[in-house]
Amino acid sequence: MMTFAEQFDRFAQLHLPAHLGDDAILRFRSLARPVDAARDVALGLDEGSDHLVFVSSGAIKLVAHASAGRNQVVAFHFPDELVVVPARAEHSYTLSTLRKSDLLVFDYASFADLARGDPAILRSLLDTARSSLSRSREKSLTLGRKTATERLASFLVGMAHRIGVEREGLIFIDLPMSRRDIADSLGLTIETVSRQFTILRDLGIVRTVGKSGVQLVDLRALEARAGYLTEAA
Amino acid sequence: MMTFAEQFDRFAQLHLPAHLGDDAILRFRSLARPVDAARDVALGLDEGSDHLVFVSSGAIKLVAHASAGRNQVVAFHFPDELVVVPARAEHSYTLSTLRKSDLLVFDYASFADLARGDPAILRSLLDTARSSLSRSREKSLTLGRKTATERLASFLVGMAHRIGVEREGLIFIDLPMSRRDIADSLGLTIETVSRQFTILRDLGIVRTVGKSGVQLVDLRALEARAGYLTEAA
DNA sequence: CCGTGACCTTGATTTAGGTCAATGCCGCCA
DNA sequence: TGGCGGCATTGACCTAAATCAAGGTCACGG
Repeated sequence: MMTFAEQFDRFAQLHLPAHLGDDAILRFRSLARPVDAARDVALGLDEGSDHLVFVSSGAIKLVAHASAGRNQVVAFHFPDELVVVPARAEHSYTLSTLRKSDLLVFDYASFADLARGDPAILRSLLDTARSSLSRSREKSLTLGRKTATERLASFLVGMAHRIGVEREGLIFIDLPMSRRDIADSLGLTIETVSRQFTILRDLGIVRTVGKSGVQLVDLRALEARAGYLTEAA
Repeated sequence: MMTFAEQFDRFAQLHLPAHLGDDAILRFRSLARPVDAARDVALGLDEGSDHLVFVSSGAIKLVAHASAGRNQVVAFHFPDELVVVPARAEHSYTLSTLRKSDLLVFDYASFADLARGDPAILRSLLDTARSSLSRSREKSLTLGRKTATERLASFLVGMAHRIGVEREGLIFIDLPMSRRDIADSLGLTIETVSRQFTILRDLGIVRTVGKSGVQLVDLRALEARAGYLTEAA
């Protein structure tokens, strides 16, 4: 568990410009609501407005909800990342922790209002939005046009980049999310995700360690199965 | 066909702040490359960098490409809208016209560089990115968790909001995209899209007029079939 | 106004992934 | 350190949508 000061300092260092005056910093600080949540907790955000959430520690998922209890994980986020959580529209969105997490929650409108005259902060928000947009578009391609194997392969390659660590020359990933979360992110069922893990394991491309550990034995082979475009158009 | 001056004025009015000095306006103007393209033309953008495209007239699609010739329409855009076109990454993106269109193309980096000190322009870019992000997230839910009928219903409701016109109390949509484009947007095949149109027509919810016209006879019923969340969580 | 080709619709059949149903295993806590 | 509960895996079967295969029709050019 991090202190509020530690969390806010980290946030300010990454997402606020260095030159910002003390009074301005204090105004942002007073907007930040620290949330220290256990594993698998849904944040109770006001659904009537947008929020901005900074992940100090842990890992979270942003989930969109359709009728009949169907959920789609729209994004996973990891430490040092900033997430825009939309207000309820035709569908509603919830943010939940995957592990014990420290978060800073801002009301988007208030934050944007404070930032409205500061180009550096706006650029930082724009970068955040653009990288979320990129990932979301990649996800559209995955959900709309890829097979189950390709989805899992793409997912693992993406996670390798974001939270993978090198160990004895191989990439190791400690997945913070359950099979259900992976399924809800890839538009599949948990059974299908499990079967795809088995296939990749039997091919010798990955090795699983307990429920959450994955060793990427052959990253090239995994990428080849991810359905990426290989040649120039 | 619009003149460059008409196009740029419209762009400036919608996406640049009113107070901008003449010299600054001229700098943006010199970045704008006008493209007057016929129907069904893929813009030849440099895949090595991001672009910003303003739609002056017509309609366009942003398409992501996977291996084996599979395409996913990531977004449709209509007049007065600004689109961020990403550089090639794991997948490549192309922008194509759906009808004869007038467009203004900017190199993203150059544009952002000119805008870097101006909060009003940055806010406008941020708004553009946020609304694309919202639509992209909604699309993830559609692609990941909805049935074919729900996908088409969601699509038609969305198009009704964006390009529908009221006529004799009913909403009429003149769809600029083909069944193939709709299929590529919804992660379905053209046959399935066609069958879903037939179902909605047989139910008396929509009426089709030629190949591109759609009358929404019963918007409520259409929304009810779109899989939207109906109750509070 | 008519012909033609592209696009759309409809039907028959196949299949990837979903659903249903056990069984197995990890990891947490006593 | 052993038992228990929730998560993951595996297997049998089913179904929504894909694929394969004709037709039909719209809209544009002559």
